Amino acid sequence: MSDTPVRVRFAPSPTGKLHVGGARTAIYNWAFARANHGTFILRIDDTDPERSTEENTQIILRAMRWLGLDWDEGPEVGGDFGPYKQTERAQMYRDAAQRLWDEGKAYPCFCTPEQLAADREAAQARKDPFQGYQRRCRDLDPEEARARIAAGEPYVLRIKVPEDRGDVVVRDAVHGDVTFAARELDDFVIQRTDGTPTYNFATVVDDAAMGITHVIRGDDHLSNTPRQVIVYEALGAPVPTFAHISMILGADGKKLSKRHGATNVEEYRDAGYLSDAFVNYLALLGWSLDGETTIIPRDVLASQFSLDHVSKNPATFDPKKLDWIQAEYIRSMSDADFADQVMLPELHEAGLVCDGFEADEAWVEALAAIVKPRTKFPADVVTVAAPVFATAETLAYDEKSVEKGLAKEGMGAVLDAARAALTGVDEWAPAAIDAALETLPEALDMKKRLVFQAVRVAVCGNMVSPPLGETMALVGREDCLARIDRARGMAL
RNA sequence: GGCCCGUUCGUCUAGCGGUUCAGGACGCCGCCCUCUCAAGGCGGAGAUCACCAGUUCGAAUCUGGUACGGGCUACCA
Repeated sequence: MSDTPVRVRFAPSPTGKLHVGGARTAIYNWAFARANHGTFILRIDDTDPERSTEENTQIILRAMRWLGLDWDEGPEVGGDFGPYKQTERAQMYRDAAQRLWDEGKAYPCFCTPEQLAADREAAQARKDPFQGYQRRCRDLDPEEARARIAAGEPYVLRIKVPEDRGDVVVRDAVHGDVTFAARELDDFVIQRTDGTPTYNFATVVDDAAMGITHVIRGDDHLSNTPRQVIVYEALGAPVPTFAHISMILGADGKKLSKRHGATNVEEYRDAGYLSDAFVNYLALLGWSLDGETTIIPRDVLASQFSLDHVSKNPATFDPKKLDWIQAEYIRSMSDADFADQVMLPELHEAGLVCDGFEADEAWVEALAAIVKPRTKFPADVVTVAAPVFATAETLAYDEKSVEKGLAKEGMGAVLDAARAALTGVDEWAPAAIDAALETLPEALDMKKRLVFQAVRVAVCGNMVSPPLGETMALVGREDCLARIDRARGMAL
């Protein structure tokens, strides 16, 4: 298409934490920039002093970093088009508005809110389809305007939509060309009475000044785009390509909100989601690589993302699929990576291990091998691995499990036989342990399942555990035998 | 009120006029593996492509309308 380097931006308002929907918009912008070897800019749109806070700004930056969405220009990294916070660009908006005024592309309006409301009601009453601003002050004599301003009368600045401006066609990469009739355009406010810019003016001034080539944002802005196009034209700036993406809904089809569960990004971080998995899921919500692939690692996203595979319709957030992708990312890690990145941190945090025990790499990896397939979230690690880290004295026995698997007629004999068989194992390793246990069912003339269950409860304290051979190998012979001895008292 | 957008299995989507009585993934169900739990393997159910007209030899794909959902229409962003 165009040869000009791609420049995109994500411009959140720090009126709250980073929301799932905002995160997806950020991901699309980031991926589009990366895939096109362009520049990804982060700008803080904090023009609303009432609701914007520095704390929220920090939270948003932190969430962006967690998501791995590095920005090339913006807060903390700088850039040639700064500042990157709207509150610090106030003068630029005033200058831009003044320029338009000087050039006759904007004009002061003295209409009071009451006047405006009355005009609107009148328009409604006569069933005028156009209920916007009636352009009362558009042709005010400049001298008179100057006099009223000098007299201290409050005024706003409105854009002057050119008389001969025809229909506005918004070029949108997702929706195609969207046409807005010229008669729908009204001379909207660009600068308020207090001198601050309105959103539709400030973003355009910024996007134009920052050389943004593609505006990728929520489709709640689509209807405002023709207004913004008028501003670009008044400013004499090239109009960027737009890409309006749909919003994210909850399971009930309503806009995603707290009612549907977690809505802000850091809640997912805290719940243990891998940021790669989270980004993968969000990227897929409204975009597809080829319709077939669901696991799309970050580097693939960063090289293959394209706007023409973004879907137009709203997407429902599905926690189940997110969880599946999360599990898929954990599964695809090597045992060593899983140990380093997920298991060990978790074990340390739970206080199950002392420093330095990682020294036995083979042991750690063997543990990772049995824990990993049973882990969907980091917190699962502790549950699965706890029995391994217990001792014969500290092992907790699950009451139900003991009742069902151990406290039954004949189980005492099973433990005795198991103890004898395990004592005779030459090399304490999974295969040998399994081999020793395999002989028991026939010797005792019992179902294999019952025999293994009794040993399982004795050694792990629970009817659910990783396979016995692997587990017992990690626990060690001495401790296993001690556990069996302790459990012997509960068996009949 | 006006304008704009959207509508393919429960969910995310593929599909850009014929090769599709619609493909993949999640979820669901069943079977296999199996010492329990996971993981894994195999298979199945599930969509008259919102509806109605039209264009065409032929439409999920093009056009018009209707319905439903959403957005904008602020000196909010």
